[in-house]
Amino acid sequence: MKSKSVPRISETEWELMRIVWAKHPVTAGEIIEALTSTDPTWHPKTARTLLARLVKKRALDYEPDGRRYVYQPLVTERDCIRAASASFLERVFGGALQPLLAHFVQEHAPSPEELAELRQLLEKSSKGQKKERIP
Amino acid sequence: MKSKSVPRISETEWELMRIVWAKHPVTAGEIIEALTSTDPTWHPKTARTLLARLVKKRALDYEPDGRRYVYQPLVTERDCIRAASASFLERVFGGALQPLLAHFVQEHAPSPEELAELRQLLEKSSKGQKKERIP
DNA sequence: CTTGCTTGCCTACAACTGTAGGCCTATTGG
DNA sequence: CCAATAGGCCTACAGTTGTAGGCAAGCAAG
Repeated sequence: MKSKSVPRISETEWELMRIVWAKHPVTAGEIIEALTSTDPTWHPKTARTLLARLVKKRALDYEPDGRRYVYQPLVTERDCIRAASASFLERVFGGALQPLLAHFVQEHAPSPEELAELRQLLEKSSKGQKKERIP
Repeated sequence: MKSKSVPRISETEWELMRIVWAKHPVTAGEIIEALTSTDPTWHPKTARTLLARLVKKRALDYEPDGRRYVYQPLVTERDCIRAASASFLERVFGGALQPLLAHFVQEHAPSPEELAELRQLLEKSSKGQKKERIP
């Protein structure tokens, strides 16, 4: 296992990280392209600043490819999701899983297909109770 | 309905809010007492500063009771949970409910009792699909 | 009454965030 | 070859957050 402690990723920085995780290796230009295409209010300068900050925090790394940088994540999406989720669970639901799940199920009523998937998930969870290993 | 827009509650502020929601009407002293009893590293001054900020943000209100203040929430826990959850879902899971639920179920394997409860929840969700009212 | 503790009020201050702007250089289209 | 451009580097600046400290006034104990 070994969930190394991930740097704190701010709200806006998550947007960049998700793009990098999805497309790395990826250049700043591509990241900016991805951002502005879904939300035209993104300013390229802002994105570059955030990229630099993520590098400084050691969430991203880059290597020059000619005159541009190619970015790579230094932390896994999984680890970051884990950290953010644990913090959220604790902060908002005082660490209680059940109310959290209840909230999300009630608030964003899943479609029948999703419900089916969820049932399967619960089944699996019932089984693997003791020995599940997530490498 | 009418989920009025709640002020942004920071990570640390959530700790105070949860106490106020649980015990209001409550004095600063009681809040501080609750905080320090579960986490002795809390400094009273810090807590008071945060209380003042929450008042300024209009998350809390107070009325003097003799020479001390009695605090009341101005926003409901429900509304704040809703806002925080929506933001979290969007930020960390890109708005996709399924992965979020999968993550929490896998990460914090629910007990058999909890699993049973969850199944019931899914049942209810299957039914009330169209006309659910949450008063 | 005087002193000290409790509670409030105002102030501080550095780090982190969101949001850019200016400058410099290497590339590339004319 | 020269100018426009893209991309990187450094700087800025206000608002939020975490974490307190100092001062003042009432209430309580001696």
